[in-house]
Amino acid sequence: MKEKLPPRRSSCSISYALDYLGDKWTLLVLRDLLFQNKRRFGDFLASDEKIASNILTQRLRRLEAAGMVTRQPDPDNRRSVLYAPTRKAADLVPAMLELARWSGKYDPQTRMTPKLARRIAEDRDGLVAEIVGQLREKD
Amino acid sequence: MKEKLPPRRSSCSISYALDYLGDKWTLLVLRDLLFQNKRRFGDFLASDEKIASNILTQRLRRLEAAGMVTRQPDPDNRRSVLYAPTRKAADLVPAMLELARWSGKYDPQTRMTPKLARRIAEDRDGLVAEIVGQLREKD
DNA sequence: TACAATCACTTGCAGTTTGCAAGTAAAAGT
DNA sequence: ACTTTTACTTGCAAACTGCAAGTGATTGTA
Repeated sequence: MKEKLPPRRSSCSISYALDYLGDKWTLLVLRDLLFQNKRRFGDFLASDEKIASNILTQRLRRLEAAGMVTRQPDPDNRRSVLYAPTRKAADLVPAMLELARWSGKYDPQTRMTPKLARRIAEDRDGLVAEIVGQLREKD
Repeated sequence: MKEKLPPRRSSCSISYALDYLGDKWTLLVLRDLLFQNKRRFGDFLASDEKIASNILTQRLRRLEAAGMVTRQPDPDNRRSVLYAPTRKAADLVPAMLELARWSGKYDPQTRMTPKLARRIAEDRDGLVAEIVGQLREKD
């Protein structure tokens, strides 16, 4: 089952991003890949938001088709598949940190520490380098 | 018709942002408000992506309920309504610029100039101040 | 060797959301 | 008076989503 890429709605950059990321689940899968280092189907299923398995399958296929995720068999377990973020996915880290900072400011129940919020504001590039450096993303 | 706020899916910051912004249209309405200075229903309808009027109504109501948009009658035209972004909406500018930068890098048909991409990377805070400064947002 | 558990999905189906076309009501223009 | 503009609402079909259950290929266990 091949996932086709979404139709292009306009030539706007924000619109391009939304064509790929504009739903309730895609960015959560990327969060798990980029910030939680999750790699297996079951890992994503276990996240707090409780994504349905059929939706997860579809999102992983779409991300693969979009060049943001790679898929390879687990060398240690033949029934397991390993998903990994590509550079294209890792390049979303700055945008995701800014989204998290925004939530930290407006979510009354946020768990974001003032310390992390300050780090995002004052040393975003250093933080991005730190996070991306631990990824060893595939291309 | 009151729009209710979306249910909270988890305590994650990225998830909080997606609860409000995780669809194909909301961020485009905010783009029009924040970067194109559109203020009237018909302005949003006229954007390139061709949002349907019922969806636009719903999104504006939801943004209002979320405290990101204010609604007031146009003092010069009693049948017209003026929508304006609040501070909460304006604070999304950094995240949106990062999304646009990502698209500029990966969209083969991007219209983003290397000059703007460089400005976002090297003087984001100055650019944000410039954009937000022109807004005179309501709260 | 049998059997249970794990893993990555797939399937069926009901409920929700979306998109298109058309319609409405009030105010403004001619 | 009548046409247009503005901001919507309505009806309905199609698409998307979520839940529960099932599948088939390993892998782990007695």
